Amino acid sequence: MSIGTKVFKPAASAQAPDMGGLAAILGANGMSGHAESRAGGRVSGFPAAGAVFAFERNQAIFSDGDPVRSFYKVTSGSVRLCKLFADGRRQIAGFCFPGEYFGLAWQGSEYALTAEAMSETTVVRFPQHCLADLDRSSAGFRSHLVSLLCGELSLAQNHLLMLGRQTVKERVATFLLMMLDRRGQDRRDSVMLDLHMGRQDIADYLGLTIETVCRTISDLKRAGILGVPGPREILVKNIRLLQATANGEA
Amino acid sequence: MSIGTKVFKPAASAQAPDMGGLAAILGANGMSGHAESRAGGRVSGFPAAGAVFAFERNQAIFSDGDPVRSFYKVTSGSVRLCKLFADGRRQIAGFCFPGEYFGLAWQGSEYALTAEAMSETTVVRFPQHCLADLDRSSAGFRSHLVSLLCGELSLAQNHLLMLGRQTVKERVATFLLMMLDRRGQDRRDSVMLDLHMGRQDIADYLGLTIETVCRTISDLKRAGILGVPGPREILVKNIRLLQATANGEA
DNA sequence: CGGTTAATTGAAATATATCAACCGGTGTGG
DNA sequence: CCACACCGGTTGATATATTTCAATTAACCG
Repeated sequence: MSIGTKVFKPAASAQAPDMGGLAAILGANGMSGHAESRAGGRVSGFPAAGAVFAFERNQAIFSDGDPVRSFYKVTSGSVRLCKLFADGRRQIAGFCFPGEYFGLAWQGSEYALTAEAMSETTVVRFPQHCLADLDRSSAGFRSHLVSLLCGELSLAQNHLLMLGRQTVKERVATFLLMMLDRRGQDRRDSVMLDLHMGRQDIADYLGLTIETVCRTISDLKRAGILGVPGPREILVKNIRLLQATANGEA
Repeated sequence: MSIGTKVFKPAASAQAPDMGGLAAILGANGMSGHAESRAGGRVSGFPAAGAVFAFERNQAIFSDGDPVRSFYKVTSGSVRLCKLFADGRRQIAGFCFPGEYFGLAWQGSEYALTAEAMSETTVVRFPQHCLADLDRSSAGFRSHLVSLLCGELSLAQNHLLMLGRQTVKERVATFLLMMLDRRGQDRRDSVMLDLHMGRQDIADYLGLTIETVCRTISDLKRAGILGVPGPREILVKNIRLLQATANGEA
């Protein structure tokens, strides 16, 4: 159903430490990520250093069941957070793009999700104790973290509704609009959207097959709603119709 | 696709205040509920009083979009947390049973989910400021809350996997096992499971139709895995096979 | 410019939804 | 106490959406 992830060695190359990246951990913009997950924006600064690591496309950053020792920030590239079945079935719970954090799965001692690079990706890794320290010391920190988690949860609930009750057209249109918003792009016509991911990733996020995603995008293209200049790019030609499609008015 | 919820007036009858119910808010057992949501177990006590309210079957306790003013504890009956489309489609994100809390959607100012009684239900309502107060004063409180939210999130992610990538049989079997665990019931044969909900609620949790749920339960019955003594009861006759079914080994 | 990978399209198979009838308990009124 | 109506659950037949399998085309890379 889905492509087995090639598991490369985490032969990531350590680089110069990244100072102050954590300053932004409390984005609290409620827009992004996943619990186990991402967080954009910036908030109360705090001192921290992390090592830079590089990952190749499809390389695992951490896996479901690994002990939690660190959390991460994407500096370039993109990351998917997913669950895998032994037989290869895969469900993507969310994506992380540059500036976003992931791996905040600290409640337990093990990650509950797998994080994989979707393209050549660099991340900054922070030791878990940074979070714990901050949690103890900063007054506003934890409440930011809480609202962040609430935001994640809300996103997950919308994703549930999508997988459980939306049609294929609604899902694909909703996905595209979501990606537009994520980039902070205007909801105008003729906006170019870089997906930064292949069809399989879209399919695994939407709970569909790659062929169904293709066909649906082609349908939208034929309807004049989209253009597809390249495999990972979408030109939004009629956002009004795209929104109508997302709302089942098509 | 799903039954429109009859919206009764919240003509709930206020009763004697419930003291100390909040003592248990930090169950932190990580087993239950939904962010917007439930929390069982018990932890650091703290003083709080709430009024008791009663709701009839299918009556809304709060709705998606309502301003957040309170959170709740189920004292009897059961509650579903769901998202609704204008056309009647419904996705249930989770259930709450006696002892569990819900409505902890405090990050925003509006509920992101609708809470409805699934049967005659009584709840204790606490003003939102109780949470805020606790959050400020209690050292361990917020961290409990955080781990609770992480647990909710993890549950939601498993639910995503279920809706996106599991077959119907896997979903139904997984659901039944989940309900067993929820009751703290042993995973033994010949355990009687009270569902406390109708087929439509199961269907809306699993992203299926009521007929498909029926047929699948009948299949499991025919396979000797279950007995169905009453519409809302399941007799688990062969838990081993039920687990195998949940894991796709059938 | 070949060779490899990803994307697209087509045709057939299949799972699930839809539509419709039937069943069984429960409660009410005669 | 029985008859009937009501509601939820079950089953059957058919329609349909989506997957699966297979082939083709397009993009990417050395």
